[in-house]
Amino acid sequence: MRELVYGVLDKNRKALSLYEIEQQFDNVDRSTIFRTLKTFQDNLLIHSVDDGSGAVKYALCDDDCTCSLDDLHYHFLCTKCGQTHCLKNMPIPKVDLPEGFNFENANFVIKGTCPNCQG
Amino acid sequence: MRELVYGVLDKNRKALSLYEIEQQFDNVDRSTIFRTLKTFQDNLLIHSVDDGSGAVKYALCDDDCTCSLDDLHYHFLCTKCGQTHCLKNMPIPKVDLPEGFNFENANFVIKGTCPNCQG
DNA sequence: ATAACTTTGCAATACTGTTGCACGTAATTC
DNA sequence: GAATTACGTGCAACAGTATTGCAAAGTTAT
Repeated sequence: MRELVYGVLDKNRKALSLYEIEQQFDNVDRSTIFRTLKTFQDNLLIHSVDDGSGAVKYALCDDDCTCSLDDLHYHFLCTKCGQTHCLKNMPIPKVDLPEGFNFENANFVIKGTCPNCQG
Repeated sequence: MRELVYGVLDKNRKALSLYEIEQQFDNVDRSTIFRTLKTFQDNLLIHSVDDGSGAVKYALCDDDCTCSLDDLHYHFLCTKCGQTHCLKNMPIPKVDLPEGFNFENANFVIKGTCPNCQG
């Protein structure tokens, strides 16, 4: 099961929701996939993004991903097709927080239309 | 009711969830507050933030807030106390998206510890 | 083969958000 | 002033996602 779920994430190359992953199987229970994803997260294989679509989405980490600390790249949610893309080659800039605030993690989501949905 | 809800938001000076607002009243129904907040949003009095905590939070807009288009300031979610602060004096930087991506909106949430929870 | 452990599926539950409906109050019309 | 309309509220129900308890099925070790 883990191999299958990993395969789906690897094949799609974008962030998928629990429901979307479930759709790619015929007879696998939500909870099974949920626990599989949780295992992956615990072992830092994937990171999760809350893109504000109402469902958390999951995507594979790169080898050098530091998402245990933070998931420091932008994500892009297309408002037309609902797909979430990882903009991995766009590191987020350093943020100068006001005095007293301590940076741990960040979740930067940009919304708009993706290349597939232009025109 | 609207005055009361507005008062709560004004008094707290941070983003509150529907549930948190409900807690500040004795016998007011969730749906009433929900609809009040919706009215506020329609009239651009408040903006909403999804900080990934599982609950959308609401905060008053400034007079010059352009949150009809986007809510372009950082938000800070404290991982200890769970409070969400608006970092209104920190506008988000312009982002150079890859070819084909079209910017409409952004939601930048930083997580960490807030001044109240240091040490 | 038996025991211990893991994985899976089903069902139920939690939590947030949302809507339908009925009641009551306030404003408007005649 | 009575009838009508509009509006706000509370209750209850429902939707969607996330999560957990439990038992059956499968796997591994002894």
